[in-house]
Amino acid sequence: MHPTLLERLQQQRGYRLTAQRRVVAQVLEGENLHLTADEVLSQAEAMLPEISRATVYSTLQQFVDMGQLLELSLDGRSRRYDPNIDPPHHHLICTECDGVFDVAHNVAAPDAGDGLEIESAQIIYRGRCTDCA
Amino acid sequence: MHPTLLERLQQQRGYRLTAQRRVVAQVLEGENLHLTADEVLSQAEAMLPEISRATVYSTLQQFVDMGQLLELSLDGRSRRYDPNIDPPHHHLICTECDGVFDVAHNVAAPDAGDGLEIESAQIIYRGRCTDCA
DNA sequence: CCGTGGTTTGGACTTTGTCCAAAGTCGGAC
DNA sequence: GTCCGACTTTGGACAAAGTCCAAACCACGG
Ligand SMILES: [Mn+2]
Ligand SMILES: [Mn+2]
Ligand SMILES: [Zn+2]
Ligand SMILES: [Zn+2]
Repeated sequence: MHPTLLERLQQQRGYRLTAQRRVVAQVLEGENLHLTADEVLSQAEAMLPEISRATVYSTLQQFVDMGQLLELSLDGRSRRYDPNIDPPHHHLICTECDGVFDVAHNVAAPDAGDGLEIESAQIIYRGRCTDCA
Repeated sequence: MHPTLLERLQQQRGYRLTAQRRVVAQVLEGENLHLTADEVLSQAEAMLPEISRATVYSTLQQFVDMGQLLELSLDGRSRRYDPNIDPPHHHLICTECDGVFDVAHNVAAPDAGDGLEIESAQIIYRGRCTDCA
């Protein structure tokens, strides 16, 4: 099994793993999970009532900057956070239930034309999930 | 040449093409254009000073619902609007200048596994544009 | 010309995210 | 063990982006 987000954070050096950070990491643990910042906040509050919104936002941003958390902009409303960075995968937004679902990475090699340098590619599929189809 | 957004709107039936709607369509005219709602608003105000923000937002949404305008959620901040629905194409966000650029559609056929029904796929590339590379 | 229904308007409101100064906490130096 | 400095958290103010709504406006058919 791949190491969890919390395990990956524990390996980071020069980084205090505070109660707040642990709680945020715990909330994010799981398969096929794509929570918004406010969803993370309310679940974190259940475990650590005095945690503040600013901390949740800044902690999420730190995890993203450390490369341990993916930030998804799927709908122009709120960003979603995905702890499963490996293996890389894409996402389907169900047009019926609005859910977000992982889709296996089919290695759609970016076309390297035109002199532009592509670093990464993210695919957003729209359609119906297995439950709604 | 492909018909412009305004031309496509004129072919819609049962739909009043008011001054406000014409101005919004005009602002959106052009190649490689990916404006935010507020950018559309300020350019529209230059042509029709009394136009309101609510109208711009609702007009954009109508164009999107009619299938005549693409709505892009590229960065989790503001949505961008793309009048060039044909031919389909994808987008590159330049990590250096933050610009949005069209990328030719390389027909990355969605993998049809798993019983989910894919209607469309949008690819967001990150990298450096031709100017910055 | 009137009535009716679609359209627009301004402003209030909500959601999502950012910023900051003050307070708190941790770990190493002594 | 205590102190210090750096890192972290907090609450609240602020900002950006978008939504909602009642009232006013306008266009068109009858
Ligand atoms: Mn995922
Ligand atoms: Mn485009
Ligand atoms: Zn579904
Ligand atoms: Zn660039």
